[in-house]
Amino acid sequence: MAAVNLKQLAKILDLSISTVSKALRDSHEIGDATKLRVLAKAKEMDYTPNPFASGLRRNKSKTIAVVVPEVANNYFALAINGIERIAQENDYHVLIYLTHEDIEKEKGIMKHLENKRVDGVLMSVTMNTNNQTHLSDFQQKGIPIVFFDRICHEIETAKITTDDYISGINATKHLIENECKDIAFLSLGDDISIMQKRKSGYLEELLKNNMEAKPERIIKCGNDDEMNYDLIKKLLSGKNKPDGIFASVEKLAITTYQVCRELKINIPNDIKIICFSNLETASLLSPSLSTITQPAYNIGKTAAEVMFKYLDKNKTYIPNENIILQSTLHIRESSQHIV
Amino acid sequence: MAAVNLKQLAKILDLSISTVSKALRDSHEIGDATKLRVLAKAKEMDYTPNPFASGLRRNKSKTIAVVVPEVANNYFALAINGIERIAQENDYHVLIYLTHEDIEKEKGIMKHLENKRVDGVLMSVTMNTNNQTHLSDFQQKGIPIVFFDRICHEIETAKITTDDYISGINATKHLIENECKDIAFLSLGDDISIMQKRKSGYLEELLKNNMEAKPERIIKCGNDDEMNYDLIKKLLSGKNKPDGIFASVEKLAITTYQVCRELKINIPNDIKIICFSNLETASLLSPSLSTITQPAYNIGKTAAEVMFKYLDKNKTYIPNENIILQSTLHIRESSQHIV
DNA sequence: ACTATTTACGCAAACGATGTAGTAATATTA
DNA sequence: TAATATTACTACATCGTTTGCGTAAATAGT
Repeated sequence: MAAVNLKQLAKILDLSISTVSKALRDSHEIGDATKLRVLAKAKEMDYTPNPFASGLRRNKSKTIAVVVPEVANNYFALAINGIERIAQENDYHVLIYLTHEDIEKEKGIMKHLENKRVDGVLMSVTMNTNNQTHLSDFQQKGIPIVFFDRICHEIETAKITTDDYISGINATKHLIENECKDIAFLSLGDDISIMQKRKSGYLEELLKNNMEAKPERIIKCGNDDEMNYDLIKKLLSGKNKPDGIFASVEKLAITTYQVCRELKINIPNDIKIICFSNLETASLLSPSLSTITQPAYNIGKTAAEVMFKYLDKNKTYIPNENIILQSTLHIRESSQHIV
Repeated sequence: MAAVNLKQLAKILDLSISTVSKALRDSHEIGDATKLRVLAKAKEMDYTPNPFASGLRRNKSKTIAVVVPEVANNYFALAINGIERIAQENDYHVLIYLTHEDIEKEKGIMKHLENKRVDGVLMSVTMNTNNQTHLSDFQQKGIPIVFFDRICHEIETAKITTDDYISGINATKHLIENECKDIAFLSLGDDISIMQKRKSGYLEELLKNNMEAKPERIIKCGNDDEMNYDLIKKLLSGKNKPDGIFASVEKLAITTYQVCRELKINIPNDIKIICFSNLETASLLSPSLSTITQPAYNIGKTAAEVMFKYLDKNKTYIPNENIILQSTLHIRESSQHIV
């Protein structure tokens, strides 16, 4: 029942506490015979060091935090998967915090983490994180942050992203090649970096094709699904509607599908859609959904690997580094022109 | 940079460490004036107690662990969502561990958690957990477990599930009402309780309708998607194939869709499908997918609430209790007979 | 044989917060 | 007024590990 500790182990082995401790940590100060004896007894008694005591003493928690907007989201779920895998390999524990796109919650969480509960933080900021003082303050406490996907440029550290600008170009180009003359961009807020980049790619490609970039075609969606539904419904109602939709995130594409269903708009005949998505059922939708798929698992994995690279060296300062992984374009029915 | 601690606070306030500590915890031993002074200074200096020190002293971690097979799964993602919500409300932290349906990994994780790193564990066991000694051993250490969905009957504690047996009956009944004469049941392993229950409902309803329960119609799928694909493909190839599929978990329905697409089997004309699922895009699939939807968020929320009910009382022993939430049947195209 | 070094261990002081047991000073009661 | 209770604080041991330092014995070097 009661967990066995060093003192009890030491008494049974008739050794000092420090000898036992050192033996378990394979210190050169301890003789081989003693080490073996200690190890055997420790295993027999099922000894496992108290994480609070050693955490206190060594100022190490063997824990990282993952701070993300949500988990019921294929992208973040896969990223967490990758992170957890690397953490387990490094014998680390993973704390999870959800911001639900609420910047106040994000601030509160960071405040909570300032007390050395974790050795590092992997995060994707909320769609509303346009101010980063809570993040730079956090860094000042000596705890490293690594960003993935929803990064914060102003903070100096490693950032793992995908080629959002290029993907924005490619997606737009693809829609244009499929006869779209009037493409709308569905943005999730417009504060964060990935949105800017995806939008830049979209605008750049429009320009390149001598197509007008109309402000009313850039729809700033938010975290409220019903409001998004209304916004998209408004966009697709009436005569003057776009013939192409580039959704910056999965859920906006799903909402668009729902709106189209209600308004009896045919995809892809009346309107073509492409979006950033990790939806596993993209190919089973009606019609199958064209996606830019991010290597979510690898992004999480990479973020964790970079973090551990520094943690292993006991470096709490991570210099600027941009790691860019490539997304892949999956063309399906929703965006293809039928001849 | 360096986190401020009680000692520094005490020195600045010209008080003893214990006075400061007690003032912060609002002890009656401390005068109101002093309390206010301490609180103000603590806030000013951004003091936050070291979690390792207090964890060590009080033998409380303010942390719970969630152990689940996977996170890239709508059901578990939603459940985690509910858990995290309640944890945040209770000022608790949430550690996450993924077993990937590997019982050895599950055992390893429980071993890791035995050292009081967490105050409690919320878990859904792997599909292969047919032996529970690692779980009862864990309980012996004095850390409470609460199960949700994939429960372990043999362990005495609280268990949150849905009405799987009834749902199994309802799903089967629905298929029968839609003219299915030969229904297959796709199981995920056959060790765990929910599979037994869902299968029992299926078998019971067949019996009630004087339909033969053929062993070859119960397909024991596993964790390997390719193998599942082959199993289902085999089931649906050739003349003697079923005209109804009851998939016990979402991913098996998705695989079935994929197989049907390859084999050019029409859903629902040639075969009807219903499954347990929290897929948000169920209604957008081609054809839309009939589901039994579990209240995943509430299951997680309830599991966490039950856990905190006991943690608040400092009870590490949780007596047997079965909380059963209701799933809802969503009939869509995939299971409906077209007249 | 006598010093110098290495080996193998023990002692004790941290780490930071908590809580019990004190102790003055003041307030209350008989 | 003396005994008692209350108030408002402090000292100190404790939680379980880790680690710098000390030291006796064994080994090596001259």
